[in-house]
Amino acid sequence: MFDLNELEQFIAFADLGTLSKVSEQFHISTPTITRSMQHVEEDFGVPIFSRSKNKIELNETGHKAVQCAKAILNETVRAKREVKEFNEHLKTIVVKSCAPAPLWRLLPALSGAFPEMTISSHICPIPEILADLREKKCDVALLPFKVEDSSWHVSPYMEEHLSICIKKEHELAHHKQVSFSDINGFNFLLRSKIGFWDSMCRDKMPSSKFLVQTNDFEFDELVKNSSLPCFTTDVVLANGMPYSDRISIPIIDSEAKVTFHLVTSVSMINFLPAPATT
Amino acid sequence: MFDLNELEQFIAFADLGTLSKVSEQFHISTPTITRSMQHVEEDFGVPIFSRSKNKIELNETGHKAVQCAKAILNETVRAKREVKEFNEHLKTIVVKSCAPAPLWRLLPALSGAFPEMTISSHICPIPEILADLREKKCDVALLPFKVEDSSWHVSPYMEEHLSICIKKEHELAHHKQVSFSDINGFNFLLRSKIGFWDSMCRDKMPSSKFLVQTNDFEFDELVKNSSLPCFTTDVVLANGMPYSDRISIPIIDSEAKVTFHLVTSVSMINFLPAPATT
DNA sequence: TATTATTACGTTAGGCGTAAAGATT
DNA sequence: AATCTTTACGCCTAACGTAATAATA
Repeated sequence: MFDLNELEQFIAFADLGTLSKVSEQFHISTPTITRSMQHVEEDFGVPIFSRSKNKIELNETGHKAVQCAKAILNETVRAKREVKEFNEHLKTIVVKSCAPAPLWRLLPALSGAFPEMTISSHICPIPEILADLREKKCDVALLPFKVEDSSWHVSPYMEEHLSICIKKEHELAHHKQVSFSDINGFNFLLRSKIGFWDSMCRDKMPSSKFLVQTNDFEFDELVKNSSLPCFTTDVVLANGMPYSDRISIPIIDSEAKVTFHLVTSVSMINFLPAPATT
Repeated sequence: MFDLNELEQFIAFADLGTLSKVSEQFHISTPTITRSMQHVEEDFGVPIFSRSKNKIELNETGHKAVQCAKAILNETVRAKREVKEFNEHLKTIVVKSCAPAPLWRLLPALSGAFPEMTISSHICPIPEILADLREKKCDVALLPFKVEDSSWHVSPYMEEHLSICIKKEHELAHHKQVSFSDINGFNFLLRSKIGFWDSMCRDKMPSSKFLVQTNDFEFDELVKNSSLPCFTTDVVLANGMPYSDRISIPIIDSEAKVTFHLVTSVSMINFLPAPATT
């Protein structure tokens, strides 16, 4: 049976060319290396060295043996990593959401319910979330609609209602409510990383252009120092309107009011926070 | 670093369920198995067992670890086999021929020239021989034509001339020579394993049918006890006509007279028998 | 002479088994 | 009581290093 340490020495010998160099690299004596190479040769069961009196080198089979030794060691590190990653995965709850708002409620709740677990969350496109659910690559998903699949537990989690956020002097400021068709054509400032809201806006307002800001600070500065309209939601406004010279006007279309659904494997039902009471 | 013996015990434990059973299967004491499992767990670096006072079992990660341990051991046996086969291959000369006759001369010559080598020979279709030459899967090839490739040493080796072998009473018996068109339409007894001659006959005599005999003894009996024509060659007839009531008539077509060419890697030139002197 | 591989040999670390303890069914 | 895992402990193998040998460049 192979000794993995000896295989490492064997591979080092293939690199270094002499047993002496291997011995100093591994900080062990040359007789030990000599014995190791004898063991490796014995383990392979065929001659892999050509020896003269004070010279030892790989024969043709030996070079093949080096490749194979590397393959064995690679397999061991791969196996070790796979087990380690599996173990880590057991200790993490993977959350995938279509939008940021429900995460603001869910992540603290999960952390509280599973203090020993790592919570990993990611905002990503809806098709990716559905694929990850099927492939069991995520434990909890947040989607803007119901999922019909008996292998999953689906429950409404919270609502979010989209509004426009405009200057008090804006021509639309007198409206009590607007529809996507009213605002289609206006150009908007838009945060990045707002999940599915992004594609929804582009879909419902094909004539508008969106100035996407990656950086939150820069977005804030632009909102404060321009008259460009932007979006907000009731969830955000629960903490008050952050821009004193702006008002929010809700969008009346049904698509602007979504109910996020929590999708989990059945086994997690009992551990999840209670759904929102409306 | 993993100990492969311990990994085997680990896999056995996954099968058997208790350390005691592993200990008796491996004929070692239970404390040793206990220590082995501790080593394996330490080597993987993550918990793979769930232990109670007198019960030890795999946890979820442990089951993954078993798969990985199997993968490691599989890799070791694969590697060992690959090196062994490589070593065997070094000690064998692989000969591929398009027909049996040149092998009758070549194989004894090779055995004499390389007494320490194993000679492996096979009659196979010409395209397969060419492919094996390119992929270096054979060391010596016998083909019925020249090969134009500077990476190979090609030399004419011997000739073979096809004849028909018919009863003295046969309607063709008075011919001094025949052509394929003369004999096209007659049905022939045919040995199997005559290499490319088989496809050549079918090609040149599309109206004929061939009664292929796998067994040499049965072929002989059929030739003796029927009036069906068959084939023979000058190489065979060098030892005399084996069937007293038959005669041989050479086929005049150029395709019936082939020159076998010996194709070898350049490095073997010096070791090969001298080409036939014509 | 310096470098290299290998053998001889004494020492010691570590692996194994026996015995026993502790726990469960 | 029987079975199972683990600890304690002593023995002994086998792996290591030092020293020496032999051969080469």
